[in-house]
Amino acid sequence: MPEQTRRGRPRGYDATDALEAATSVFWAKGYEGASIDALCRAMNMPRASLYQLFGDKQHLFLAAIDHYARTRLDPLSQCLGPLGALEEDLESFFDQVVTLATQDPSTPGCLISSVLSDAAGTNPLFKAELDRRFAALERRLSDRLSQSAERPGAPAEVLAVVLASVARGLTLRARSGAPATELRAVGRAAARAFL
Amino acid sequence: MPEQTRRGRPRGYDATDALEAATSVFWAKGYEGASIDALCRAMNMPRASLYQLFGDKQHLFLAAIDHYARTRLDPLSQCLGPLGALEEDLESFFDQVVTLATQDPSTPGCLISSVLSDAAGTNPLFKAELDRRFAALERRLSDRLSQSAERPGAPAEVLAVVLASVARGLTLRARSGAPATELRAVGRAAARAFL
DNA sequence: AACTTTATAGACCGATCATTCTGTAATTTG
DNA sequence: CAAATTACAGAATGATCGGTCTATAAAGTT
Repeated sequence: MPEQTRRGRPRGYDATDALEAATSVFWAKGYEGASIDALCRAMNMPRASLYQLFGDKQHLFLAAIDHYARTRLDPLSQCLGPLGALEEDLESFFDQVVTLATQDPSTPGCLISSVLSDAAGTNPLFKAELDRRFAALERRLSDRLSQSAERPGAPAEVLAVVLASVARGLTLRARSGAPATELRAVGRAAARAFL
Repeated sequence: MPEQTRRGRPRGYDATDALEAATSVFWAKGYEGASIDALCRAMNMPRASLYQLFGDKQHLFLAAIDHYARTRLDPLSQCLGPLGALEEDLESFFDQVVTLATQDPSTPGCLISSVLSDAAGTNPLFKAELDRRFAALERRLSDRLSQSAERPGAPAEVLAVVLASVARGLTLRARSGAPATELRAVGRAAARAFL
């Protein structure tokens, strides 16, 4: 449907840009470190509209996590294809993980693995969300492993968690400032050593 | 030297217990989430003494990180021996990683991989500290790999980062609430898969 | 033009933040 | 005892926090 005619004063912000901006602020500053003021400024959105749209900071954060998953993780998941041999797909997957975690110096690492993981310490809602996001990637990896003829020693579900752990470890290392080229070599080595 | 005679009013707190308590608070609540009030209460230390001893919150956090490394990571590093075959040592290393990350439900995961990693987003001092701590583990793993007769495909320095990434990934998964038994199986699979 | 709807800017709220300061208690030294 | 030293409890500080509220502006509807 092509946008019903809207009454009232027109929005001064863009809803999609706003979520993208919020994602960046949380990604760079962490959940507690991102103040509502800073978020409003980056989102080009007045406080009242922010609360109207998202309810509170918690739910804005969850919306940002969802936006991040849709725009960053879904494409990454598609690298797993299957497009080529398992090893090739894993290499391109790790390669994209490194790209995601290093491409913007102001948002190093992974929003989920660093920021949500920290916030999960106190907030049960965030802890459950972290678990869901982690499980989703592992399910995807397990599926890909199962589709492959190659049969490593351990069950696919276990190996999937190994690979997911490597991916998350790479993003942590990126947050500490490790250069992309080094991390790419690590990703390649993991894909090869693993099979 | 056996403690010079001290003038002045005696301390009402214990210096070692205090750092241990601070570590727990940061570990559970994150850097921003840990208020000075909460820290003082847990450390059984008055504000004035805390500032006298550590200067400010930043440096208290760094002191807690150091305490954590000495009490948690050094013993973990010793699992790498060499005590047995490389695969056996790696298995016991991952096993201890999982134990560390799951043993206390109030402090899930790893202080460095979750809390320091989040805080590294804004604070350059913390980012450098994160890099140092990560590099130290990788150096230790690389040394252990070099001491082994087994020669995997990739260079020891690269493979060391793969293994360190797995370890960190395991602690992240623990923070999301994954049960220890599952993670132990993942650690065993990783030790076998990468050799 | 009058009414309804939506979004705006920005003041306001109480709570909490990290940090500093003040005055006092408890100890050793001389 | 007096002086020096160290640590204490807790008030005070100014800033900032997340969240709410009020008054107004800008649009469609009738």
